[in-house]
Amino acid sequence: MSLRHALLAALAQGEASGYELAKRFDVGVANFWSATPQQLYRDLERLEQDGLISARVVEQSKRPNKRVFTVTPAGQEELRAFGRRPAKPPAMRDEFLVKLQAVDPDDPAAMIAAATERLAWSRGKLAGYDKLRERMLAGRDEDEYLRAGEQIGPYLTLMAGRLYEQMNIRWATTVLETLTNRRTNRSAG
Amino acid sequence: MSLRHALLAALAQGEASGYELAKRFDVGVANFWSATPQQLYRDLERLEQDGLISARVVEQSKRPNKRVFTVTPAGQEELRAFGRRPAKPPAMRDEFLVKLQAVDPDDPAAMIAAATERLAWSRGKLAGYDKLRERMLAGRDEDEYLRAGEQIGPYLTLMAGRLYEQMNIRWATTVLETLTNRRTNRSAG
DNA sequence: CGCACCTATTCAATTAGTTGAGTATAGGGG
DNA sequence: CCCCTATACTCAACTAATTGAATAGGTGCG
Repeated sequence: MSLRHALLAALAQGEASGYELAKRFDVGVANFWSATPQQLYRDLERLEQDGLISARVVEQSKRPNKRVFTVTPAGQEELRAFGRRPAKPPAMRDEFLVKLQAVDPDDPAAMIAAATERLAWSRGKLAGYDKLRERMLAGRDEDEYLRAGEQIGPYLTLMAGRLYEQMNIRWATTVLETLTNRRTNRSAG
Repeated sequence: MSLRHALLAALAQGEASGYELAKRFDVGVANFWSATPQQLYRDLERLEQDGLISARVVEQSKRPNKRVFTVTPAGQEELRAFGRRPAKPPAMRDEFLVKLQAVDPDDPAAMIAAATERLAWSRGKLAGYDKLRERMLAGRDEDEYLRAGEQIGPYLTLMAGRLYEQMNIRWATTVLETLTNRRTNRSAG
């Protein structure tokens, strides 16, 4: 159970409300830890009960009030302790790969559609990451940032996300070509 | 819930027992769908109850008897239907990235250890995939297999796994270099 | 000859995650 | 003025996943 820790890590980058975290989890963090809003609210409450984060109500006139969360010293200690424990191997859940595994080579139409969709999805993700990256780099180049940039953790995880989507784009293109070539060969042969 | 479908897809590659599937899910399929043995046994029972797979007891003299599962025609139809439905976006759970996100640049020792561990893990995974690939290619080259190989679905998913681990190896190396360089600079400055 | 490990599975208990709806306020467009 | 969208949550019901252990015969090793 380390959604708790993913939340602590996200809040370590600056205080946020549940709603804001829900959005962060849909863009940046979503790349390596996915969660629904309901999960976030539930775990935020638990983290507060455990004294790892503290909440503060921010009154807003133009929209509903919100509860903004901050990591407490106890939470920071928990994050450090978490960092020292051995990490579980990464786990993936990718429906598209399950589908592709069982593709019928004689009827690849649905799979070609799915691969096209995946390609578009990855391009969208990458575009989002690229924007974030521009903001972080603020004119510097990557080598320079890696040497002395201030948010090295977030930059390296963003880098992982970018590499992952770049890989996906190249791979999905190969999948698409392979499936269409085979279809052509079949109908021609 | 598509462990059901991951199981159907795995069984579509040939009949297997729960125990054998548990091992497959620890090597090949684990790359895009992870599950514990308990999950497999539970879902195999459900799939059997739903008539999507059928079981056959294989008596063994030198070891405990086992139940070997095969996809039924109804199961094959379900797999095809699944292939036509839109896929959910991929979800990842990577503790290492959570840790790295919150790394303290002044105390990167634990993270350097974790990155080293990850690097070793990815190299191990890749070596396993490479062996599987050699067996599938059986002397042919990749282009040839993509054009006419018999198990195109499994090859393309294996390819995804290999690309993923190759990416991880390169990225983890950068992470390692970045963290150690920064440490050196700090202690030297 | 005894102990650890491998095959093959099952049981029980708990925690995590998903789905779908419901509540309330505010701003903008037609 | 009404509807749609966005903010900011909450509740309830359910399904999936994890953890830890139990069972039971067979093999290999010193």
